[in-house]
Amino acid sequence: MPTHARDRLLETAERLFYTEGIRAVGVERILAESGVGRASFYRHFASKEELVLAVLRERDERWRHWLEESVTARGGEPLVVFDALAERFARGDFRGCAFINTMVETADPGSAAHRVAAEHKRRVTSYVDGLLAAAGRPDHAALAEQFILLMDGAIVTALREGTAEPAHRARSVAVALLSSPSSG
Amino acid sequence: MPTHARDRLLETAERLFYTEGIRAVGVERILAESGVGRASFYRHFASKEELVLAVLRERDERWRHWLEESVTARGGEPLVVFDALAERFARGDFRGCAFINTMVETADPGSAAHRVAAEHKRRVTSYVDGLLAAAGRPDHAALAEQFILLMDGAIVTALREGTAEPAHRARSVAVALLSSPSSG
DNA sequence: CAGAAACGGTACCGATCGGTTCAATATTGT
DNA sequence: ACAATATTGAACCGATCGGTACCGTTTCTG
Repeated sequence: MPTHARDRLLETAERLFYTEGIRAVGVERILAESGVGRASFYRHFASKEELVLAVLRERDERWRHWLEESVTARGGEPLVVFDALAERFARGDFRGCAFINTMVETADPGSAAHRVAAEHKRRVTSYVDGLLAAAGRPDHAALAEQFILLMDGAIVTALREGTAEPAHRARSVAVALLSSPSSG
Repeated sequence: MPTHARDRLLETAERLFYTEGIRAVGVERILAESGVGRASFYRHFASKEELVLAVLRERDERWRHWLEESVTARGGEPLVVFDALAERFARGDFRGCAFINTMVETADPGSAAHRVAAEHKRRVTSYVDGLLAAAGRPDHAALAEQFILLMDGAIVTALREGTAEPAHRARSVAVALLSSPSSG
């Protein structure tokens, strides 16, 4: 457990927001589970909204770092992103994509949370684009957007079915996509 | 505007739940916008949760009916489901899939709302499976699940990007999938 | 060791949550 | 026309929401 109150707040909030949803978790709950006093909370974050943004920004960094590590460890071929997803889906605490969930919970497309979530996807797309370019695909830009669509489809499907199988399903589609004449 | 209080409640709740989220819309709001009295509400629905379930069940029926009509009007080939989606995405009030959104908002996978949402996807999958079978695909079952994954991916992508383009993106992936040797 | 900074706990704020109850009114079927 | 039914509106309930102010204590730092 981190020593500083701010770190404990971020850690507790990230866990609760992800597993139960942002709206579903009140400040009271975060204080109780983190052991941080009410005054300390508002000394570190101007509002719950600010905490939400801090959590999302940190998760964006960590998630992309995890993906890059996982892909590299698997050899760096574009298709292994789906193997990385499968590993993620198999975790007991898997609850979908925190950024998709945020966009769903935050109806307003102009809100800061929505923008952070959109920015996250842009960065992941950029990374996958790099993988496809490194693999020698001349159509890497278009393929990257299709890969992200497949990844997001796999994520929401895994959330619904509760298994890791959608990752393999998406991977098989990606294989067909990569071997398709119109994309080679 | 429907005459009966129950119909007005369902209509108002469906609109508000879809555009702003289930948790974000209180009973107060639904009463104000529907013009229904508080007592009448609880005479027709035992709780807000019951209203949510009724709304989801009705939307399930209506959405699948719309899809079937739209696909039939386009000739009935499996690929036209993505053209139907594109039409949906272009509507100004598009806010993703109400059932995906419900699963995201309702963390508990055992909740009634979660089960209704899962059942909806099962029915849509079954319909798409029928389209693929009618098109003479021997691998229609596996293809249907991949189609649904593509559709869900397109939906969340359209929610993020705010355009109808993801429908075309998913369709191009489906084209590659259908022409792939491993699936023919 | 002393002063400053950070801290946890509590009482409190107005607003809203989902839900109950009761009275007055409108609509309906016979 | 009359009685039964369905309706709206408002008062009220305990609980919780996000947020503020204050107090006494711990912890770090010079």
